[in-house]
Amino acid sequence: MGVSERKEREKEQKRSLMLEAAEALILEKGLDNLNMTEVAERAEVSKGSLYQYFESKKDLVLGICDKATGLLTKEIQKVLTEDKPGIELVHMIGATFMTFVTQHPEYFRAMRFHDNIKETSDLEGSTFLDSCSTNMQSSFTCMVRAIQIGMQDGSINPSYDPKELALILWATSHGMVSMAYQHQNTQHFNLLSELGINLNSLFENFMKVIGCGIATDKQKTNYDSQSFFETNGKN
Amino acid sequence: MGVSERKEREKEQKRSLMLEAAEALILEKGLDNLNMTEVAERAEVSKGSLYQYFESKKDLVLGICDKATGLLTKEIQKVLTEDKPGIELVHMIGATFMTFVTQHPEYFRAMRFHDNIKETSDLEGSTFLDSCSTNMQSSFTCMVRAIQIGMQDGSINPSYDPKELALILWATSHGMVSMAYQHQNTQHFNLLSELGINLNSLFENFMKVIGCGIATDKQKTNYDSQSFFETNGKN
DNA sequence: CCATTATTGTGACTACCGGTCATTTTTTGA
DNA sequence: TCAAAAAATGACCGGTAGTCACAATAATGG
Repeated sequence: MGVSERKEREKEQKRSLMLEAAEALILEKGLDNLNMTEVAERAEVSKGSLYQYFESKKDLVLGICDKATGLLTKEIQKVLTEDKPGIELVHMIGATFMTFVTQHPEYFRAMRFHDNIKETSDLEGSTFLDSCSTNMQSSFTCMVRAIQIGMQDGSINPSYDPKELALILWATSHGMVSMAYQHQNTQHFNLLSELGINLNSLFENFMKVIGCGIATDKQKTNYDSQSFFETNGKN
Repeated sequence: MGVSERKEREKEQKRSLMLEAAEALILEKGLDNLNMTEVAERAEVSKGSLYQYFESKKDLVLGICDKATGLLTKEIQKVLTEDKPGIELVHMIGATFMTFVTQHPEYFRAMRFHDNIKETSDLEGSTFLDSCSTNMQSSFTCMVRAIQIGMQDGSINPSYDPKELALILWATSHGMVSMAYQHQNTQHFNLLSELGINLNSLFENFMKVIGCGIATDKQKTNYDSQSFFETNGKN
């Protein structure tokens, strides 16, 4: 009899509902103002019930982060299936990351929270922590792969260590994405608009700098990187 | 009569003492576990007294951030006084940022907190908020200046918009610094050590990629960027 | 030097939130 | 139909940010 299977499924559904409630609240009021009682209300369950599905508030946010990194990783992995020169793949991975964050700020918030947790906390076990790490690791591996492809097909300068380069691209992309996030979600983050710069142009120039820095000579002028924002008209 | 001046001075001193107490506690137990009662105890004042010097916990951390950004800005401004090619100055600014964060993790924590605040909060006035923004703005301006110098002296490719390029360098540096911070301050941030990469090499390669991306052709091979870590032997 | 007033310091107290648990309600299997 | 298991509930607890009535101290003026 499939009772336990059904229960498992239902449990997962409810968990998912709670996550959605939390996501909505984060979107509305910010991660800092997230309140477990409110999450419970929004999800139409009691507080106690909420705590049967998540060990703690941390765990809840980590649950969102798990979902987020899972989605992001899937999208990045999809990029790798394309038959393009490596340097193009690197560009696409960056653009994927960028689009993901601008479209799902609440997910990015959860991802930053995850970083925070690992820094401060005593790391009392959360099921989600490991899963998050695995997801991130996968994304990173994709970046390494893209670089290796690029070195093989002659579009990326092979004098770098692929993993080290991947780390640099990861970190710098993170910085760019983080700025884009602030631009969109922070009051009084005037920098971009003050300077009359738009995100699209900024990102493309970022890729140009990086591209120029990692390309082989023969490739150097070749990536005129079309706008990744052309489909979603953000400011 | 210099009574009010003396009082002002004393007040500033006490405020400074409280800030130091808070910094120490952040260093010991992390920003998330910072506790106003403890800060008061550590500073040997009562809670009420603490709240006469800082409107709120946020305000206190913003006070640290103000101090931090002030120090960082001063160091970056000092770089600009050196008589070096622009691209070298850019490198030095990056290195200054890096060193600052590795040596003062608690300050970096406060700076990230500042970013957070601006994102979520209702921005109930804190004296420090404006000052922080001004400091950051100054640092950013230094980066723009370094780039302009580089474009003038022919070490940086003048086809970029200086401000846009500064923004890119700012954001990417932030990403790199953030990774360095995590490497030093996060349990289970295994990435670097797992890959057998050290911070020094990573940063220099970052500067190499960037340098290669923004240099003029004649400059391209020229910056063999000596190690910025050579004075402080971190892992 | 004292009396009055202004300033600064104090810690008990409140409000709020994360997390718990004894109890109730629902589901399960016979 | 019923007893046992599982899930849901919300009153409750502990801890912490922030307040406030009062106490101590310092400045002022005669």
